[in-house]
Amino acid sequence: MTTMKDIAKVLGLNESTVSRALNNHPYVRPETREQVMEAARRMNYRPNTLARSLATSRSYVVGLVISNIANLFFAEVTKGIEGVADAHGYSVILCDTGRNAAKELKYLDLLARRQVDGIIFMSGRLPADVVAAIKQQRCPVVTVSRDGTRYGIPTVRINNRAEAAKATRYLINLGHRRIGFISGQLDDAESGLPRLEGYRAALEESGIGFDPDIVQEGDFRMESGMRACARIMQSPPRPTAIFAANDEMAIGAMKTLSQLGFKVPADVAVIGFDDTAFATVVTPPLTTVAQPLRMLGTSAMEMLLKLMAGHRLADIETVLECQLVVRASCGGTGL
Amino acid sequence: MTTMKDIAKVLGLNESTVSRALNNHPYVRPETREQVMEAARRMNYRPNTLARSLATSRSYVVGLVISNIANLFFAEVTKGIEGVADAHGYSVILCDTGRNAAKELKYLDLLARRQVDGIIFMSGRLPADVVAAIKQQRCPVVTVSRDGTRYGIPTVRINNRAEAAKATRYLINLGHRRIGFISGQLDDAESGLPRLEGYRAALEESGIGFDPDIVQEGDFRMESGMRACARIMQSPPRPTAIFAANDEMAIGAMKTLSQLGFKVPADVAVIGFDDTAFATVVTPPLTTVAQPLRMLGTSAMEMLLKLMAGHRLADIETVLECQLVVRASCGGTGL
DNA sequence: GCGCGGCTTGCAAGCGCTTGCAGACTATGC
DNA sequence: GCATAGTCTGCAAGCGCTTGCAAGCCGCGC
Repeated sequence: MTTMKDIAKVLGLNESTVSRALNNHPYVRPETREQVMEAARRMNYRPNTLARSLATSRSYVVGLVISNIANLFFAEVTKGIEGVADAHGYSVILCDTGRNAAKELKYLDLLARRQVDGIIFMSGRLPADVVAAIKQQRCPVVTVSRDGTRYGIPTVRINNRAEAAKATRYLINLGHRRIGFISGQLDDAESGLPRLEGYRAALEESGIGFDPDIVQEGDFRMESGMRACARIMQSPPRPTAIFAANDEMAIGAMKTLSQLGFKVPADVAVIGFDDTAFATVVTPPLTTVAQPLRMLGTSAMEMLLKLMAGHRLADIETVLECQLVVRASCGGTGL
Repeated sequence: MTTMKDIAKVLGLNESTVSRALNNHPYVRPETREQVMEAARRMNYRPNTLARSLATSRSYVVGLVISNIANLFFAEVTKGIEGVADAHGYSVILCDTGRNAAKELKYLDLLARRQVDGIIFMSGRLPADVVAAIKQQRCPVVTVSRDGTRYGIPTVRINNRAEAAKATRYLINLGHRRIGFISGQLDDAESGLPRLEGYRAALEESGIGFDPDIVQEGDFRMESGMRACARIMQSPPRPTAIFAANDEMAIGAMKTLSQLGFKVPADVAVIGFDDTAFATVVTPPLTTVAQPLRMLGTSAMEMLLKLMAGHRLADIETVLECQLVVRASCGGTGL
């Protein structure tokens, strides 16, 4: 490998001059710079980022701590992050935790050793020890779709409560009065519980009673949606619509409905949440509230860039709007 | 940040002794080691990986160059890679190319600057300039699901031709004689063309003629599967089965079939390829040849580990078996 | 003709860690 | 009691790059 020293030697210059030429420092004679550039090209020089980082204490690496990269939801967000990171000269180290708090801690430590300039954290429920580990990092950390804000950690998220209410209102406007709800885990304070609250709030604002028989707890996976739907459908009067707290459970519900002989949307309307790629694949295509997944990633990375640049954030929290994507699973288009 | 020098100073030792104690070098007096360990703990010492890497010229980082992380196929493989990488102390830098050759080159260069110890390459079609860039890397590179072998690049892959024949034979054994085929891009020498060849070979070994009217080229995306299926179904005699070169196109075909009023599998059987999460989500669940996605990743990383350790590979190519996963989209279970 | 300020370059120290070499010290065997 | 072979530790150089400081150079204005 050719180093700056090699170039310097060849040109009879000092290493520091070569460095300045390469980093277009102002005070370098144009001809000198050209010589250096030319030699670098000719000798196939590649700066050693490690050495540079050691000297400058900037690594231009960020860590991404994530629950599960094989999950479409996280994968989309990751795509957004990687895109803007790269556009700004940052590389991203991928840390897949499997939602395991011990691994989260381990990765946080690892990233610190690797001298990353920033961390995007999108895994698990932020237990106390993880929060502590995050706060004592010497580099900025931003969480996405977590309730980091309550611990003073910059966060980008959506308003789960409001968006769930939006979806529920859509069904109500379509004329539905008896609407089943399949929730996520209710001990999940970020997206599990708030979506239920939004559902409930929308019902109440329309004077529709809340019937616990037709809200069932799931775990965000398809099978749980199937089971929940089965339970919901056996609570007369029969619901005419089902709102599931994510797409996979909505799809599970659709499966169960079809097994029970119900047509979607003719007999019962189904609406999901997230708008991952699953929504378009299923038949009928799923109406769902679309999380701006990609943008969740880009916003988080942009936030992190600001922090790494030493700026204070105008607002510690960025809340992104979702959009209701109307496909076929609820029939009409409503208002 | 506390450094080795700090620890050394506190204990009245030399930095080098501290280093040896921390790296459990044999010749360190047990009490000394214990002192050092204790001080390190107390002072909250975290080794600076950058500095270590610079000194040892081992970064314990690998680069992953990938077409699109938001694609389930790649995301699964990535999960496999990250898992074994982490288990062996390696971190992975994620490089999403969007199948853009210029970006592939850019990332290859970037990774070299970052002094990665190895690269897993899983993007694009390996044009000449990319191959050249790969070969002149100073670190080992392995490709996955690419025809790197022809350029002497270690590769892990499946036997697309044989697996496609397997799927076709399954349909034949089910009694189908007129089987439509939706291919990927035929200029894709890795998975596009070979799957068509396998289809054709299986037909011919059963004495079934190859009818170009019922093989249509798609692009591995759902919409192309829909269009291709429409064309296929209007070539009498009407096919009783359709084999799509991946799951997304198979799902597209199922959509079209249902629009045309055909029942799957009663009227026409559908089989896919890959077994991404889509296959289970769709109704009826898709019978498909399951690529060992996770294992593609783990094998690739294991191969890379061997290479990075300086071992010669027994075989430059690892070929993994697929498994036919029978769900409902082809009806019966066949032989 | 002299001083001053702005360019341009070199010198050297430093980022935090590793490692070959050598010296000191200990235990062992004869 | 001494040589020898191990143990243990320190010294110093080095990984490849950056950067503050100083020195040399130039042209300019007075």
